[in-house]
Amino acid sequence: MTNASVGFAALGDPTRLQIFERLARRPSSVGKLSERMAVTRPAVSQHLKILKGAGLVSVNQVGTRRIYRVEQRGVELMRKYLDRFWDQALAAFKDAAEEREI
Amino acid sequence: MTNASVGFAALGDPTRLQIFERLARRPSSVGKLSERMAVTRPAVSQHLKILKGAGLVSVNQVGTRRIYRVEQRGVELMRKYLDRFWDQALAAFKDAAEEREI
DNA sequence: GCATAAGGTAAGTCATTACTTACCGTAACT
DNA sequence: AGTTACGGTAAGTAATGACTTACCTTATGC
Repeated sequence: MTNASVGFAALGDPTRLQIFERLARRPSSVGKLSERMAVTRPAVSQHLKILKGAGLVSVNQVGTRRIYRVEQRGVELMRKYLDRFWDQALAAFKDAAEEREI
Repeated sequence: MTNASVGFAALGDPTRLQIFERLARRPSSVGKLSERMAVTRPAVSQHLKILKGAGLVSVNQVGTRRIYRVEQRGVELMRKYLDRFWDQALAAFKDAAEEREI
């Protein structure tokens, strides 16, 4: 993930999150993915491009098919990013009594 | 968080993520927040509304000022949600040899 | 009461983006 | 070589969203 907000934006779209959830269950080809989806195959392809750009999925080609799968590293980075928020918020909460510079 | 993608969408905007990062460092009023920001105060106010709708921040009023702070519970829910992805992706990876229904 | 400070909301605008259809490239199979 | 399967990309459109200025409400100060 270049920028953290890229990852969040990628999962921020409902259609894209749905794709991501299905890939988390099992890796899949583009065609198989778009079968049970409300949008067309090209739309799925465009969403996959964005997820890939965010480092959240990866592809490997087998024959004419591209098998997409969840990229563990991307998920881990987002988790770590939220952990930072968690820690900072806890620290800020401990200083709450001060409330200076508000 | 009603829907998971709402949380991701909330942090998906760079301006909103910047606001969230500053609130993680310390709770702040709207006016103080918008001082060092590139956008106007009403824009910040609108972003805060979205962050609040996503359950990521909360407000308490003191005088005429509204003090916004990070809502720990929201961050925790997003972490938990990513954990689920993590587990599922691991499980799916273990089944990788099968590759059926692709 | 009147003035000031703080911030939410309305309305409008411009940019982004999610989607469609049409098209093109590539890999396997006969 | 021709055909079929698979999927990425281009181009255009309609909807969404981030931003602005203007306005209104509420709370504290005199």
